[in-house]
Amino acid sequence: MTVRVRFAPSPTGFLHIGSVRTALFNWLYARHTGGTFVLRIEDTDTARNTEQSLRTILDGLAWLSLKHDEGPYFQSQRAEIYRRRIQELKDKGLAYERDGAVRFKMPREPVVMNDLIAGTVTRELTDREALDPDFVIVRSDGNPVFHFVNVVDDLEMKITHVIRGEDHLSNTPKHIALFRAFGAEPPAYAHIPMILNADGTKMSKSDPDPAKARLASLANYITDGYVPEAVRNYLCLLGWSPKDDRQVLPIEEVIQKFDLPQILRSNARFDVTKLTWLNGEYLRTMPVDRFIELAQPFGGGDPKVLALVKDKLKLLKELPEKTRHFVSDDFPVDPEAAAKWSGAGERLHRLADKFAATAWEAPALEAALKGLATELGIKPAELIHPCRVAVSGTTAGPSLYHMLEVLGRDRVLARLRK
RNA sequence: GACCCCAUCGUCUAGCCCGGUCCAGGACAUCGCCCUUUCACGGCGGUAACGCGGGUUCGAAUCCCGCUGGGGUCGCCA
Repeated sequence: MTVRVRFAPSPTGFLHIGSVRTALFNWLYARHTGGTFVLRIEDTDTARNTEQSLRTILDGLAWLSLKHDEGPYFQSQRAEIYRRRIQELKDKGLAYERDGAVRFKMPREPVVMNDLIAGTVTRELTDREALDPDFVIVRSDGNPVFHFVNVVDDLEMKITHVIRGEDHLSNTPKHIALFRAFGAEPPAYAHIPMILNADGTKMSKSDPDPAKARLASLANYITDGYVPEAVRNYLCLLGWSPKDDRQVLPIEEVIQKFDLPQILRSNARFDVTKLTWLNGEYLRTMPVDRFIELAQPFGGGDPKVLALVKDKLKLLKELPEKTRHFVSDDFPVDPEAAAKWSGAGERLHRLADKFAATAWEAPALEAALKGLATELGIKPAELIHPCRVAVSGTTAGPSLYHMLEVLGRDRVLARLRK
């Protein structure tokens, strides 16, 4: 049997980070099994801003390099199929109209599910369901509802494994009942646990706390300057483990090792601090060319400057502040650092004079600075630190001599003499 | 209210299926030290967990039950 999985987001205008992980796990399973990854847009109900919303989904998946093999299919274009399937249920006497809506006759017995992750789950009816187990499959306005179209599409698209969030586990009996009503075997199910906020609450784009709301959306990570490989890597580690002690994993290896039964059953909290650490790891170890490519949306810059600051970043959005003094004389100066070295003006003038007669390369600059320190009978550090502050405004940064080299003679001399 | 899922350091997890090798391993975070022209990086070390109560067993993080706690679902939302 060839595996067919799908990611079926609804175009709400943003991509939830939890949905992204669901997409990732589907994609991983497809790649692992040599199966097909189908993209389906569940746009039955809301017709708001579809163009833009679709783009958000497509761009998000592309950003993470999660390519679909088939689709996207649009539920809004499949009305005829749904109509036919509704008729089929009516003909079989398994659906009936009431109050203008079409309702499905749900079996009264408990449904047993064999979930690939949760195991065997027997679901009894809740007290409310016991009162009336049947549920609406077509609204009185004629539009079919999620439970129905979802099942019809999975059936028509011959989906073999439904990998989705655990919030659907309790709904699964409805889906299984519908498959059976169509005389079909339900697909295998794999319900993956939720991703929660650091405080254990649900991640939501509409969280009253704007910080938490931001974390729920993939767009946030793109604009903050996270590396797609790092986000993807981090998401792999949420609910799945390579079972050795490594955190940084090449995606090829994840594909090879990934499988459904090993997915954890418990919810995970999203730790943005660890993601940020991972991001720094990726930034540091990636080739300079890749870094330059990723830096473009964040202002880009001279490749030599970018190479210099590459290893100092955790987030790409820090780029402008880290490179400001390379492109402009208008950069902020750390007042504390400036105060500490306020008496070094004379020394820096001497240094400027020395540099004026020095070949503009890091090793020569280092030799010149150390030579001056010897002449003055002071430690190199007493030149190094004030020099750094004078040319960059801060005590933190790349190797001084390499920074001077990239900064250029004119800039450096002018700043030392100021 | 009913139903379903879950429960190892603050967080992500290894171990649990196939009880003893676990006074529980790794990573992030945190604290200290080292390295160092700064900041990072890196190295070394520290603090820190089997939710609680019963049971089974010679022996339980590992198996069973209960409790508590967390999450989810019961929509003419998806």
